[in-house]
Amino acid sequence: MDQQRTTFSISDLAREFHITPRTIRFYEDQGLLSPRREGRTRVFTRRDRTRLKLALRGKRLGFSLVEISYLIGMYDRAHDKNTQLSEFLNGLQQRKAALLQQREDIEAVLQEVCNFEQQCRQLLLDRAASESAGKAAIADRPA
Amino acid sequence: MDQQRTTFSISDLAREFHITPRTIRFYEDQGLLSPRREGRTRVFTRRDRTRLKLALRGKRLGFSLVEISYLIGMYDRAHDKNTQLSEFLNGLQQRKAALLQQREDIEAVLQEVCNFEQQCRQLLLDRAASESAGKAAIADRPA
DNA sequence: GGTACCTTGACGCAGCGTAAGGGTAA
DNA sequence: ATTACCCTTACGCTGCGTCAAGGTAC
Repeated sequence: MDQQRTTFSISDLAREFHITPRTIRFYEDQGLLSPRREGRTRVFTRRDRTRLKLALRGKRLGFSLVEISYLIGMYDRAHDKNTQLSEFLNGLQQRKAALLQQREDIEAVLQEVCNFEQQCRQLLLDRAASESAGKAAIADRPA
Repeated sequence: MDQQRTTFSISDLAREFHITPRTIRFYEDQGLLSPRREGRTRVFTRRDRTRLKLALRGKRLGFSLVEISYLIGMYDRAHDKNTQLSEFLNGLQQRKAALLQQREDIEAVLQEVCNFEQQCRQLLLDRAASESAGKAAIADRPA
C-alpha cells in the first residue's frame, strides 16, 4: 500500500498490473509511455503509472492502442486550460455514446454467458442423476 | 425468414451474420467449418451454419478460435465426459469475471466522463463570465 | 461484354509472446 | 559465481482485411 513512491521500475509496474515488461516496452514504443532513463534503465513516474492504468482500462474496454493514445492525450489536455475545451467536450460526447452502447452489449453478452452456464450445470446434474439411478434411467435426453 | 433452406453459399452466410467471406474461409482453414464442394465452390449445410453461429457467439464471449473449435467439438460429441464439461464451465467462469470487470470499468469511465463534462462546462461558463466581467475576475481556480 | 458471383494466393497490421544474447549490481 | 534484475533485436502467432489475378454463370 505504499503507493506514495515517486518512481517505479519496469517490473514494479509489470507486477502491479499483472502484465509483462514486454507489454510496457511495447507501449513505450507506441508512444503511450515515455519514462526517463537512468543509463539505459527506464524510470517511471507516478504520471507514467497513471497513464499505464488508463491504457489498461482502455484495453479492457476494447479500445485500440491508437484510440487509447488519443483518449489519454485528451485527458491530459483537459488539465491544460489553454486548449480548446469545447472540442474536448465534443469528443467526450461521442465517447459517452459509445460507452453507453458498449454497456448494453456487455449486459447482453453477460446474459448469454449466464444462460450457457445454466445449461451446462443442468447437463451435469442430469448426468449425475441418471448415473446414480443405474439402469432405471429417468431420461435418455441430452441437451 | 425462409431459414428452412438446406444449403447456403459463402456470401449467403456472410450476409446473414454480417461478416466477410474472408472470415468464413479463414474459419474453414482453421477447421471450424468444412463445407463440401461443388466444383471449387463451397456449399454449406445447415449444420455448417449452426457451427458458424456457435463460433461467432464464442467470439462474442471472448474465446479464441482454438478454444471455440474445442468447445464446438465438445458440443458435437454429445457423449463426452463430465470433466470436459467442467472445463468448459471453468472457461465460462473466467470469461464471466472478465465481463463483470469490463462492466465495472465502463461504469467508472462513464462517471469520469460525466465529471469531466461538468468541469468543462463550468470552466466555459466561468470564462464567459470573467470575460464579460472584464478584469474583475471572480476566481483563478481551475479544476 | 458487363456484373456478380466464386476461387486461391499472398502480403499487411495489431498486440503482444518468446527466446536470443548480453550488461549490471549485490 | 549465482541470482535477479535490466536492455535491445527480432522473429512468431492470431484473426482477420485487403488487394491481385483469375474462373464461371447469366
